[in-house]
Amino acid sequence: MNTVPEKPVLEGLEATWSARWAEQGTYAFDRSKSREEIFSIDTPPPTVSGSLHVGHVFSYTHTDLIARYQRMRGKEVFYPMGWDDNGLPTERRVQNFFGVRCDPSLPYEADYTPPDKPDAKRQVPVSRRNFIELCNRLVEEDELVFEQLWRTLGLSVDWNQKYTTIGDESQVVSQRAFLRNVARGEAYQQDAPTLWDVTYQTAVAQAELEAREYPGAYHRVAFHGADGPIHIETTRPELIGACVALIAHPDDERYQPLFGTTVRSPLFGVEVPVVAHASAEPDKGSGIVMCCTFGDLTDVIWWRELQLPNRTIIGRDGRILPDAPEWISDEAGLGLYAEIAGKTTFTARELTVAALKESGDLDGDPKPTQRMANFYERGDKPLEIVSTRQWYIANGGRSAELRKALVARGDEIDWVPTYMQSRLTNWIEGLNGDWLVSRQRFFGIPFPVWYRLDAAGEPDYDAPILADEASLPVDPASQAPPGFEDSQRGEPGGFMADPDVLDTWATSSLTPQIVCGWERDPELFAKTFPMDLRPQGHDIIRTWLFSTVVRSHLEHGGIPWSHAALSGFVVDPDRKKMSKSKGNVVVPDEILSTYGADAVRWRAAGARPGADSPFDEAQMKVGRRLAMKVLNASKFVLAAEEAYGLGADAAHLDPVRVTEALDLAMLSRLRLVVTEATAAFEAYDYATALEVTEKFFWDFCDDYLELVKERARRDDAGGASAKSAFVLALSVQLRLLAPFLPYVTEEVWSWWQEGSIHRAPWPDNGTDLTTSEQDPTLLASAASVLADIRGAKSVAKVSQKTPISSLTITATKDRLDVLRLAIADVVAAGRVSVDPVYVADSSVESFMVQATPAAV
RNA sequence: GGGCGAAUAGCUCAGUUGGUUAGAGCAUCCGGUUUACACCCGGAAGGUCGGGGGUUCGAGUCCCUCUUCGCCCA
Repeated sequence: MNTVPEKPVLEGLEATWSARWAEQGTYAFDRSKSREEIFSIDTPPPTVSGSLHVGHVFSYTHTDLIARYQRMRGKEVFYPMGWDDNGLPTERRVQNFFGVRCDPSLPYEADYTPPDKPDAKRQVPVSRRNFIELCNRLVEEDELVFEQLWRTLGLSVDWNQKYTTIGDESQVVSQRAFLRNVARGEAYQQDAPTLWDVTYQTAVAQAELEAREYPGAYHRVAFHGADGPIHIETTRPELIGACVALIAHPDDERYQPLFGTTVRSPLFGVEVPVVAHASAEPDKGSGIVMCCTFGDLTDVIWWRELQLPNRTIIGRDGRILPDAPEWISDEAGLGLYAEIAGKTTFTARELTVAALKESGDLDGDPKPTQRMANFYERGDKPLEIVSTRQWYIANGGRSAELRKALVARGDEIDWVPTYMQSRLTNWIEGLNGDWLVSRQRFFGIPFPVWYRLDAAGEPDYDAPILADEASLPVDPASQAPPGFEDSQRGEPGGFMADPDVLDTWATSSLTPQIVCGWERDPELFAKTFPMDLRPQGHDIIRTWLFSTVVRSHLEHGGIPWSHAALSGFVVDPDRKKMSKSKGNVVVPDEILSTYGADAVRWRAAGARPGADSPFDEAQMKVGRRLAMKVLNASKFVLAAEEAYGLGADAAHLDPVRVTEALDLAMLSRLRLVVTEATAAFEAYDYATALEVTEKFFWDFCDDYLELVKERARRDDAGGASAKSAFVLALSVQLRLLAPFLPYVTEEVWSWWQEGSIHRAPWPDNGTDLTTSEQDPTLLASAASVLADIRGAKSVAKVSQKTPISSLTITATKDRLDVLRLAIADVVAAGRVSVDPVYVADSSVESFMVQATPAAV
């Protein structure tokens, strides 16, 4: 006990204490506690294939602040950490890192070693299983780096509760939840127009869309009617061969005579009907448009609502299909089709435009335009729409009733900040299709599904063979379905695996079920689910938050967590979101080693929930200064016997010894701080909790300690009062600061207390501060008079040591009466060598002080 | 075009239910080195609270409108 270092430093605290916490299991979850005693957190699993930037550091700190507060409040905190290693980001990283690509047609090589000198441009094809092994290898390395960073930052997660989104448990949960969705009719497969990324060759869900400006040109093209040409305007003339109708607004008088008739398409000579639909815009272009299968999402709506035929000419590789479709019979049309077959849409467009010019069907020159096109958020070519068979999960996109139910679930959740709820409501109400969950990728969780092959070797999609829940996790690509031998794979009369993997969100949406042990550990599940808190970024409300609500609603008929806390972004000084592609990312390692984890956490805590916060390195210094101040002030308060007669003597913690008015007033004010900080934390407002605590702490150091310094040296009742007030106040303040500055507070705690401060109880006025009440403004009054005395010396440009030879204090009588209770401390701290003169004046605000420094 | 949010000191932000002279930190300038701390302390300067209109005895705060910025969605 009482081992206060001579010169305390911040360096090395992270290494020392994070190791100690791991060793002692400081944050280990005790599952013997009851549901009421447990606070469970649904941590976002960061994408390990990316890199962490300060934005992550900030938002994970926000969660940790709440976790530490709840723990000190006596809750047993269930705080797992996951890694999102599943999905396309990992595939891309593996391709670049090892210089390989997945070719599912290749056989597995047992002792495969990737190229020595990876060349991302010339990727070596490897089997699917080899590819997945490489994925697993790389994510393991990445995950260690991430864990180290989180440990340094001081996240109080229980590292025994670790999960990965590609791990077995995640596979079991994802597959089981999917099978149950199928059983209840919530998951189904459908052959339907699907948004398709031609680069990645995969289907893309609505939530993954990103609308971007894309250059194009309007082409004014003539269709041939009985009474002359009908001009339409299109940005995609290469789709003329896929045209199924011309569409105009029902009230458009120009085209009303044509409704019900047919016109002939240019170049291909296909007869297409002219039909009316209310969503055609009369004042856009010529007011009549061609509907193709499929140029954009509007085409899909028209195709569906007007029951038009499907005339697809674009394949999944984004190229024109090789064989001429049966609806083209015109000789010249077949000739042109032969020319564009197999070409990219870009080339096909050029060829088509040339042909239109030649035939005279192009009116004028194409007019350049910027149009909004849908992109896969990770892709760089506009999405095509192709007809494919995909799995879907109901999410309300096709059911107003389900939408209503999901919006109502949003109401059951407490949102921090509250206005974020409208983002969820908005998203749900704007849904226009169910959730597409199949992806044509490799590193993901496979569908636990096979299909029978008929005598001709054709799959029977209508009667999928589903895996038994007991057999999960299952990899249909390497395991045969029940009742089949693996030799029957791909054989007529045999079976084939569903080749797809589940959307990464189809796993992430189940993080509560994964961590809480759904069906695996019913006791744990009962104690942790529904969870207490989902912390996450506001940018993924439509994806992660929404899909988690969907799964929980479908599976459990309830909400997945009672609170959702949304963190803002850290933006660069120009208020732009940090992103790798913009090159404005700030890497956390350097910041952490330069300023220390406590300083970085302090800065993170200053960003209020939901609010974006610009990154400013200068702010870190302030946090570091606070951490340093905690060390020094604590050292002073706990100083060695010989210096101040203080020590870590437990007797000093006895509130009865506090008798002096100023000490009582300081503690009274501290009681207000405890009340405010606690209320703020209860409302998840860590920023306010820090603000009030920090403000008090600086006043405590700069005013209170300065005022009492002299008296504390004395060996009488006044000295004892000060010493006891010191340690009482320090104990409470360290605990108030512990969530923010876990390292420095733990360090100081270890000088004079047993056990970890992070398992110490949150301050409570009823048990920690039982001293009698004193007007809490006394501290501020005494401080303000002292400040005026110092100011007088500062103005006179004399040393603060200079005695004051004349002091007159003017204030209302009431204020003077209060001030007099602590005047001895003021006089001592201000080096006043005379008795102060008091002037009662009811018209004076606050205090008017006239102080004259003695002539030097 | 729709939804949500933001606009207060050079910068980052507080500012409860309208109520004296709008606050803090950083940066700047001036002064101080008293044995916890120079990774320190004190002081000063710095604002027509985005513009306009309205309600009110009184508006940074409430209402209307406009402008600019951010995020999400069309």
